Amino acid sequence: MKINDERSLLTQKLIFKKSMELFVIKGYHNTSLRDIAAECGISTGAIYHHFSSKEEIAVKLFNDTILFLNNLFEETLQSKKETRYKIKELVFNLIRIAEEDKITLQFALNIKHKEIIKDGKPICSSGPFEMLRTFLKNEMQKGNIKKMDSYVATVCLTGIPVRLIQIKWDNVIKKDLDIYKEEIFEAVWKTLQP
Amino acid sequence: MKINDERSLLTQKLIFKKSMELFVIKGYHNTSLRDIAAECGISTGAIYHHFSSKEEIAVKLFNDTILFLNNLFEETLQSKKETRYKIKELVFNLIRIAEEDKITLQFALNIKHKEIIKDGKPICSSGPFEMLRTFLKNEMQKGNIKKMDSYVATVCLTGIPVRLIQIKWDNVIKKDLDIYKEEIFEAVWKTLQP
DNA sequence: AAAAATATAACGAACATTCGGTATGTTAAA
DNA sequence: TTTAACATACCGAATGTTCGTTATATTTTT
Repeated sequence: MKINDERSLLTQKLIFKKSMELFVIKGYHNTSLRDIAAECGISTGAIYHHFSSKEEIAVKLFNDTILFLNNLFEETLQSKKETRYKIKELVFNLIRIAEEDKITLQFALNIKHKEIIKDGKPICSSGPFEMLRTFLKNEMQKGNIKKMDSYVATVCLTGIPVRLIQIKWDNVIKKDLDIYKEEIFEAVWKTLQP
Repeated sequence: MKINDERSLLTQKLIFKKSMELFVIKGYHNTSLRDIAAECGISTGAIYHHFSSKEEIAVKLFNDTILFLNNLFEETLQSKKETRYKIKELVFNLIRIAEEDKITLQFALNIKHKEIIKDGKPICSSGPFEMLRTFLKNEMQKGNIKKMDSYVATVCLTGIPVRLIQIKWDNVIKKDLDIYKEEIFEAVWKTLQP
C-alpha cells in the first residue's frame, strides 16, 4: 500500500475518533470543525479534503456504530448455547463495553440522531434493538423464556443494564460496574425466565 | 395583582414553555434565541428583559423539572400503603407522565446537562433518583422487598419503564403505552419482590 | 512534473448579546 | 383628579464573535 493511502486512512481514522469523542463530550452542535481540527492537530482544510461536511462525519459515525453493535450482539448471542447464558453474556458484554469502549456506547445511547439527520432513527431503536426483539420472540416460541409482549421483553433485557451504565457515567455510582453484573443479570433473568 | 406583574409572569411562563419545547425538539445548542422569540411571538430584547442569558433559562428549567419530579415521586410513594402498590403507582405515573407531560419528561431524561452547565448532574441522577434509592433501601430493611444492592434495585425500578418510554418516543412502539403498563409493572415487581 | 495532502485566508450566515428608543402601566405630587 | 415623574415591558437594529464552508497557497509523495 502506498504511503499516502496509509496516511490518508490514518488521518481519517483520527478524525473519526476525535470527532466521536467531542460529539459525545460537548454535543454535536457545540462541537466546531475548528475543535475537531485542533484536537486532531490538523487544519480545517485537511478535514474537508477527507470529508465533504461535518454532517458526513456524523452520519458515517452512526453507520459504523450500528454495525459495531449489530456485530457485538450477533456474536454474543451465538457464543453460548443455553438461552440463560446467551442473555448473561449479553448483559456482561454491555457492561464490559460500557467501560472498555465507553465513547462508542455513549455515542450510541446519548447522541440524539434526529438533531443531526432528519428522519434518522436512534441507533438503539434501529438494527440492534430489532435484532434483540427477534431473538426474544424466537426464544418465547421455543418456550425458553416466558411468553410476554416482545417489546416488554426487550425493554427488560436492555433497560436494566443500560440504566446502570448511565448512572455510572453520571458518576452516581463510583465503583467498578463489574461488581454489579451478576446481580444485574439475575434481575434481568427474573423478568424473562419461563 | 398589578397588570404589569401579571403580564410579566405570563411572558416568563411563555418563554419557559416554548424554550423547553425547542430545547427538547431541536436541542439546546441548536435552539437560538431568535427561535424562542419567534415561537413566543416576542422580540429577543423582551427575552433579555426577563432573563439574563440563554443559559439562565435552561438552568431555571432544570431546577423546575427537578422539583416537579421530586414532588411527583414523593406524592406517589405516599399515595398507597402497601409497597407493591406504591411501586405500581410509581410505574403507572411514569408511564402516564410520558404521554401527558411528554415535553417535561423528555427534558428530564434526554437533555444532557453538562452540555449546558459545567459540573451539573443530570436530573434523573440527582434528587429524584436518590429519593427512590432511599425509599428502596428502607423497604429492604423492613423486608418488603428483596435484599439487594440499592443501586441495582433503583435501576430495576426505573430502567424498565424508562426504556419503554424511550422506545415509544422513538416511534419504535406505535401503540398507546397504557396497554403495556401492567406487564411492565409485573416485570419490575419480579425483580424486587422478597 | 503531476497529484495528493495539508495549511492558510477569507466568506457570508447565524449566533448570543447589547442598546437606544418607545409605549404602556404605576406612583405621587399638585 | 389631573398631571408630571418614573418604572416596566418591549422592540428591532447593531455589535462582535463564531460557525461551516470555500478558495487558494504550500508542502509532500509519487
